[in-house]
Amino acid sequence: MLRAAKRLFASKGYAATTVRDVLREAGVTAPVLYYHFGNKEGVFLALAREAREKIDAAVEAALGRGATASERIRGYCRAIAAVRRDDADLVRIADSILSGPPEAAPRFDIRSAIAETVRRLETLVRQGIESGELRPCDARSVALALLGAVEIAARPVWFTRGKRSCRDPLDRILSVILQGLAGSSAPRGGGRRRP
Amino acid sequence: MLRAAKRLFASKGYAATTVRDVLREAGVTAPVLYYHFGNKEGVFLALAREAREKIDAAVEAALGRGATASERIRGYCRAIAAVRRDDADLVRIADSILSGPPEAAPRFDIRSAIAETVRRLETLVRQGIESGELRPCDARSVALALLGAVEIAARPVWFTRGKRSCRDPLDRILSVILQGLAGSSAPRGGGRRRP
DNA sequence: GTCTATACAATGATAGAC
DNA sequence: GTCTATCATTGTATAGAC
Repeated sequence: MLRAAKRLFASKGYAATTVRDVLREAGVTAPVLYYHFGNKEGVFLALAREAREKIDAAVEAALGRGATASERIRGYCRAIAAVRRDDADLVRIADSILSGPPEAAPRFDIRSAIAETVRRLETLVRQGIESGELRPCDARSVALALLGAVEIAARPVWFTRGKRSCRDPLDRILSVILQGLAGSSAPRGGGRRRP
Repeated sequence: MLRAAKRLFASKGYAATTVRDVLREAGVTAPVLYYHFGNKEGVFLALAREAREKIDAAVEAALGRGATASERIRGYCRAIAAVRRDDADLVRIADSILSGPPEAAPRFDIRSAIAETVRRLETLVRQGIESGELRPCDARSVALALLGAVEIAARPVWFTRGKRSCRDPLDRILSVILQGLAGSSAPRGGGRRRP
């Protein structure tokens, strides 16, 4: 039942999805839904909670892996991107809360989850600076730039140019940002860095 | 009448906004709306078209100003950000088409407008590389990173930490990206560059 | 072009039996 | 816990007079 609601909310949005849609897709009757979730909003909130937990878990698991700061940052960003890819429906629902119209869906605090993500990215950057791997810079702005990279890479829209992408677009965007932050001793060529 | 619809679509989303809402907010009666726009979708499309034209115009006007490539890029990004700030409702509607659920709103091709923006950013970066101001790099990925910066900076969410932001968040994120791309002769300190 | 009045389908939600 | 049947409301859209 939740699976049906997830698919529908993701593809049509909360407001445009009717309770009847969910019922038909799930093959249950109205009282079942209302008994378990109270109302339409209850179904949505259950889903939003699930989304938040799933993302938190996936991202938590990706923390602290990788030798260098750059690799840890890359790994973290990849983890976020992977969640977006693997559970696109759930993420779409999360997005509709975050960037969608304020009243399009019931209120749910997903912003704090993202704020936490930014804070962690910031920490990773700061550690890179302290270890000398990255040059001194505004860690918070770097974190936001990285988040922007993930955000943009998550949209399949830009990458339908036909063509082959020899590398993952996210990786390439991250390279752009991270190369610019490399410490003074790092190579500065335009291509991919090979340690 | 369009103003009323704009505000409502922006705050509640397309699906959640009823024709009655629009009528009440605009102080007109139903036949007026149906006479001029055919139906609810017609109102939305009129609004979407207006958004696209407005953004195109504002962004076009910002092209080719500024002495250095970095400044031209900054100016361009600022222009996009300015549109987002000054006509937040319209942009929110555009966003709901772009990143929102596929069927949440009537289809309207706004992606080509953004693709055009990316292409222009790419060109600016490429020119910077050719003039030697920027070091060789993957221009398209840089353009996407810049777009991500604008995207992130447009969300007032992250910047409610109380505190004063001594500089515009967008500017700071752009600095992070652009400093990393500076040619070999550029200064590499962490703070703001002062030419 | 705009009004009053309304048709008529779809909506979220519930009552009461089992 | 789940069913059938249904309610009250709200939804989009229109007819026909002015």
